[in-house]
Amino acid sequence: MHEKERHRIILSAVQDRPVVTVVDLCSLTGVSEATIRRDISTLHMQQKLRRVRGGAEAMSPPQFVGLAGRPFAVNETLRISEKQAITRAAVEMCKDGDSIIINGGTTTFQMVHPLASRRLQVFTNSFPIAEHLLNHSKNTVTLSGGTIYREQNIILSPFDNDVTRNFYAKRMFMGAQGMGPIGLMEADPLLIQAEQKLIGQADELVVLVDSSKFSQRSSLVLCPLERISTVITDDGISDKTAAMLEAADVKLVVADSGGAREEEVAS
Amino acid sequence: MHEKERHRIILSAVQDRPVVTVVDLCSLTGVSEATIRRDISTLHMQQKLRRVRGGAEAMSPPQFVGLAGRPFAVNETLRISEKQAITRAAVEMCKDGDSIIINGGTTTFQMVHPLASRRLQVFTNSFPIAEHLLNHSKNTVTLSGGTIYREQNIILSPFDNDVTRNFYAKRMFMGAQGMGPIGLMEADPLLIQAEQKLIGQADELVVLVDSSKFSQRSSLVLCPLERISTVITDDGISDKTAAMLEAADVKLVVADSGGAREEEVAS
DNA sequence: CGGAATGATCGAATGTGATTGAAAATGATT
DNA sequence: AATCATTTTCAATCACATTCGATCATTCCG
Repeated sequence: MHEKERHRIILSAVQDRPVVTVVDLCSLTGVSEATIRRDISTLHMQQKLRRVRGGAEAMSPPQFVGLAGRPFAVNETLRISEKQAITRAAVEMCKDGDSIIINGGTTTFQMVHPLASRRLQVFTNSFPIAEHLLNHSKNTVTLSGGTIYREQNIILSPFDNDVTRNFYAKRMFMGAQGMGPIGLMEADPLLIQAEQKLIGQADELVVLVDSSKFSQRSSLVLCPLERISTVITDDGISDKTAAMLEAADVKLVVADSGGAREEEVAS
Repeated sequence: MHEKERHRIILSAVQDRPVVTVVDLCSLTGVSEATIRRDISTLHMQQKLRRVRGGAEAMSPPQFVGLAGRPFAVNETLRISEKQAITRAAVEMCKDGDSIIINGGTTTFQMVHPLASRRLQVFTNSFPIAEHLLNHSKNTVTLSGGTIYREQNIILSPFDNDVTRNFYAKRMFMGAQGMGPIGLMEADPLLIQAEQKLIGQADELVVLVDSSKFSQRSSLVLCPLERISTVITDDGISDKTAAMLEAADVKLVVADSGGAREEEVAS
């Protein structure tokens, strides 16, 4: 067995379990403990894993509250005041008792805060949104079934026959990676899949995008502009973009993020 | 048991209750008190938890999360050591990579702690179980779709066509309100409905009941004893009850909550 | 043949469990 | 309320087991 081959096996084993022991890796690869130790040393130096007594663990030992518990940790603080204004406007579109669908994402997640004092029927494919609404509000929460994808923080089922098809709402709210004349764009194929499933289960499609998203482009087109009922964004939107939306018969809502803010539109 | 695994389990356990005792953690991990104390010391130094006399508590002091976040708060502390022994035995039935179904309930919820250091495919209809596994373990979590019922803390869909039907597992684990010659009994119609849906999606049906449940009776019969593959209980079970189970061809596992360790029958 | 990788061995270092006496909490009595 | 006895928990220590790192012999392969 070659060194590279062992390294592959070791790294793969380390991913599957919180911690692998030297003995485990021995029986897995059929080499001696000394060799495994040397391999672990090497991989440790390469920052490919962390060496612990008795074996090795994956590089980013899932910080127990870090990523999973507080999802979107990195994205969450970006353009926070705009997102808050946008999501507040979004929630204000609804009245108590309404049925709405919230697609997972960093922007839509912000809706949980204005929703805290409301009582709606909320359907979502986002575990963090469900978690938050359940713990901090009295809204009725309905969840789509399926496997939880940690990275994207959404619940996705490979099957088409889940409860999603049995839920119909007045509005569906979603974010996006970017938006242009071609339509709504997303970067992650998995998110596309999740969104495709939900679109069509609501009368109106409401898209929440801060104004920076109008200059973002992405590889995957989710749907054309015409499919969108309403776009909620902040006051950073350009006249040209507004005209584009109007041409596609999209209702535009500009949420005032409070005070005057510096324009930060990248070229 | 490895240091890292123990730490994971300890941190997992410390989340559910305001405080975990050293003895609890002993029975949960199967190591000596001295080791637990050393672990708590280490984790305390790492600011992962706070050391208190008799055990440890979570870093973020019990917020007002109380009821909403920890729905089982009242039931959860009842017969805790028995439940821990039982759930530990239950998890030991599984090996990494197995597919299992965990039905919601206060007893089955305790499985999350021994599961913290494992890597399984877990299907559940319990939101708290999913929440905990997602935040404190590397298990793959699949959720049944539907509306979250706060009181029972389960996800239930009125439709029969959800993902549940697409998931098949080697074992299904469930608790119960009571157990007698007639069969397995439950008090809440909603729980019956949830359980009926899951039974049949697994090869073996494993029932987790502490010995007090054998004297409990309830109005709703979920299924006859013959349907059950295995019953895991504590050493408070009477000979008569054991004979009853044997007559119904149910495998009985008695988890020792006290001194002697359970024999490990490796494959 | 020669260099590199591997396996084996052994002393050192570290983790673990049990024991014991000190410290702290509990509760019972005055 | 204060004191004392009992129980529980803690920290220190020692013996034992596991793991590590270094060294050296062996094997593999060009």
